[in-house]
Amino acid sequence: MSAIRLLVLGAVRMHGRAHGYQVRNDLEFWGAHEWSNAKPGSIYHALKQMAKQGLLHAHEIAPSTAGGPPRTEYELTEKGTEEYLGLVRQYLTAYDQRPDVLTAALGFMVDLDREEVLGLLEERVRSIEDWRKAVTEYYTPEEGPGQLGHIGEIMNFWVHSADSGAEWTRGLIARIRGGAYTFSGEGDPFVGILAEDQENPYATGERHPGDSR
Amino acid sequence: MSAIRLLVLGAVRMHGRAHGYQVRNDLEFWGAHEWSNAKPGSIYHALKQMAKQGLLHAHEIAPSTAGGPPRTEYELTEKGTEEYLGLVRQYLTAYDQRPDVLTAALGFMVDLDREEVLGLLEERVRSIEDWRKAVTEYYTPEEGPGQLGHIGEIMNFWVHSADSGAEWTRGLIARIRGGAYTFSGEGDPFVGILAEDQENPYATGERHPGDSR
DNA sequence: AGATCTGTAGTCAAGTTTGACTAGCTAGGG
DNA sequence: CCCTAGCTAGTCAAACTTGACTACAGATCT
Repeated sequence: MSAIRLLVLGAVRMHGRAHGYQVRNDLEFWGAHEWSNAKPGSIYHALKQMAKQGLLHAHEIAPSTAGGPPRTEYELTEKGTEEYLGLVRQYLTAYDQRPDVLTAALGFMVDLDREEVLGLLEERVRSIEDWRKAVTEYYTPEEGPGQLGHIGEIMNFWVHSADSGAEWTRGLIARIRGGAYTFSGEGDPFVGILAEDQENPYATGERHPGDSR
Repeated sequence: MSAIRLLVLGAVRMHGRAHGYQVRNDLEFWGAHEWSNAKPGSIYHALKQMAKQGLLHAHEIAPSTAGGPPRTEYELTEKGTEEYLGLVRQYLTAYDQRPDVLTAALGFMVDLDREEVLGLLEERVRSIEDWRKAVTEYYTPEEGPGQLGHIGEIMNFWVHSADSGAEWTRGLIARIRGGAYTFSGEGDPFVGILAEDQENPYATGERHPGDSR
């Protein structure tokens, strides 16, 4: 799976109610277009699909306040909220080797509570270790290693990635255990969406409107 | 882009001429179903698509020697060979953050020559450093860091991944510079495909025929 | 001898992703 | 007053991916 569904659910949920263009702007604000497949087509598709599956409720809205075609506002259903939390849990835990998946989950981890997150991350470390073991076993022929030639570099690369990922996860666990950040039920949450008329303070000068320029 | 086209081109090229099922078996032998999207549908799709685009030449072949529907054998065209080498170069160089892409390129790097590979990998290190810089700049607000809350962990994760990837690449450069492996024009190449009637020595006990069980 | 299992080879519908394109409105220049 | 650039909001076709399914032949079981 990709990160897009979680990103979209998370963005809509922060607003309570949002239309596609708002979601698109949040994801850009988060830099998600740089590290995930957050492109207009994918975003609008995810919204429609999840509405069809009952994760989002779609409100048809009049011609829009400022230009453009009529827009639709979405809102999480109860099922959508469950799905959202489930995805956060799953993406924190599973070693997916696609970094966008973990990244999205990191952004939303504070919607769970501290102890649960710690548990999930420890589980993550275990699945990374399992993966590492599977890789070394698969690429170690009975005739002993060294028969592999440059193919051994593939194993080397995966092992290195796994070790690096595990190490990073352990660091995160330590920071969270040390009291960093504000998790669910611990007071004022961190807010990471753009208000109705706020400018993206991280504007890069890249523009998307009109696209092809 | 995904790694599938390169994997398929590489497999066909090693055989000289191959049908879909052979490619499918090679990719399984390589473990590619574990770290990339090498599934039957994707493989057959890639073959057909690349045939349509003139990268592969399709020979229609009689009802097959042992069971199953009539099969088609493919062979790289000149354009296909160019594309193949181009993809190897591109995937060695670009920091794509999708590990399957680099993995595929590692498997085929020995089709280039040593000096070229060293150049490409050095370029790779540079692009990782560029990415790292872009990430830190994007996630550092003017009000100073610390305003980021748990979002800072996203930056932390990306920076850690970039550093780890760069370090690994430097290690590879050193090994190659030190004379490891046999590159293009240096004598007997390493062979990594299954002969017509050879069993997969890495058999995992997982089976795919008949699929759904 | 018939039934079932296994292996070979591949198809197909449904869902996703991509990149380019559309269309309404407004602000500002000439 | 018209024109165009830019913003808001989204659509669409083509390509790609996924997971389940099909069809045939030989081997094995009963």
